[in-house]
Amino acid sequence: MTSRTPRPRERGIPEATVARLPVYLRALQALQERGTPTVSSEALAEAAGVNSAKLRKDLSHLGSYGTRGVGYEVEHLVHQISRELGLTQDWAVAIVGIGNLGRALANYGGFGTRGFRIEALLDADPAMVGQRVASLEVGHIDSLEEVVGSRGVSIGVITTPAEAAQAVATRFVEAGVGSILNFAPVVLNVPDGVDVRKVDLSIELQILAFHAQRRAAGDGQVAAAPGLELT
Amino acid sequence: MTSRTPRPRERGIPEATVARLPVYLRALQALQERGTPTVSSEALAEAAGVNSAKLRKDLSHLGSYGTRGVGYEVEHLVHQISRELGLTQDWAVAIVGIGNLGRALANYGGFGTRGFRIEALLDADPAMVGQRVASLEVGHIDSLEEVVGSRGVSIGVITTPAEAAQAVATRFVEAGVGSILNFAPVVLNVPDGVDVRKVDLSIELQILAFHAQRRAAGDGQVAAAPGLELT
DNA sequence: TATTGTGAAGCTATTCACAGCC
DNA sequence: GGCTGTGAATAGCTTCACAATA
Repeated sequence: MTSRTPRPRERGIPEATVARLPVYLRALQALQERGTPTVSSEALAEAAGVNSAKLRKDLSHLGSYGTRGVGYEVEHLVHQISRELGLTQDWAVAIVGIGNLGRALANYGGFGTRGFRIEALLDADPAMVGQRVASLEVGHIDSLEEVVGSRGVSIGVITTPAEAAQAVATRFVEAGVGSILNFAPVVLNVPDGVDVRKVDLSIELQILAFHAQRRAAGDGQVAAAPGLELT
Repeated sequence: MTSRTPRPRERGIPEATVARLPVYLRALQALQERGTPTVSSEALAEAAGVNSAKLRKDLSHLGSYGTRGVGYEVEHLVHQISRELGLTQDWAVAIVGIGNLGRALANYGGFGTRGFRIEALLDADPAMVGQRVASLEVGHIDSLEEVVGSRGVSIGVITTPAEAAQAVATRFVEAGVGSILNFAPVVLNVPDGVDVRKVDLSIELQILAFHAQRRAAGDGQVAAAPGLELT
């Protein structure tokens, strides 16, 4: 994960907490589906893969929604976290770059059980334009500004090749989009106040490789075969 | 991003630094292609989107590879960072779950300019098995253990539906895979010493929504149209 | 002179441990 | 008695600012 906080923070929830709220929410929704009425910090923490003190401190930033001796009311907490995350409104999303990845995202139905609507798919390739993907017609990138304005897009997703990403980001920003999720392997330059998050496959793999190498070096023997030497 | 450090850290590089090294590496490789021989911390930091003090401290963890008054030799630094990240060897990767996303990853050629080889694509769907994707034949998930063993897979990528992910992770671990990159929206349970990183689209969107809501609330007017109210 | 490498300071996040409350 | 909420302690990360040095 990587983030750029849009402003210093106004009387706010710590960034690290914000990043975990979605995880808690997902665990709570699972409990809700099973009809569980209340949950202890211990049990919820376990489901979310964090320790219970951290969970309690995180939740304390939202307010006092637990009951001592009992735990948290699942339904209520789902609502509070959803509200805090801004999921009680619907955010319009545009995806630019309809290659394999763009298509994968467009088809990915369950965006955290609602909160987001994919409103537009755009691509620069004329051959792509007009095709139907996930029951949307792919538009031409030239219509970006128009689409953002007319459909109230506030979150832009970039799945273009690296070379195109900065230009798309700039156009998004000038069109008024304040939140960008970038899958292209480049550092985007945006003005202050615009929030960019990036998802970068090769970075993740490289971090894994670092730890794997550590492990191999620390062990006496080479545990999980590291593969061919390449000089 | 999210990580689980495999062990406390053995005389090591801070986790936050490790997560940035791939970014520096990418910027350096771009400079290398343009034939730039040296770069200052200021310039490299700019390209990587961090401040220069942080960059210098990060690099200082690898050793003293700069020259005062001059900067860093690009070639040399590329080599040092690659080595530190374990990219001077080749890591065998298996992808399980060949849906839209699995296919997208399989076709994504430039894995950070080498270091990783996709060795196997596996799926549970018999209709999928035998198809060719990115010049590899999709195998059946039942062959996971055999494939991991015979091809020396040490990094497993999970792009299955949420329901299947934990079972796949467990099989990876039992087969000796110590590094897992998880795209499925679940918290994976793995033994200590196994390194899991997750990439989760809806979490990223939810974090963006949180900040977008903040921004909208802070402004007098609603800047970038937030979309429809939903109760 | 220009730029690195790094102690020291400041900030953020995590964990502990227990008082407070149901 | 059981579990939350939270101050205090600790650990980790970032930034400052400047001495060291090619």
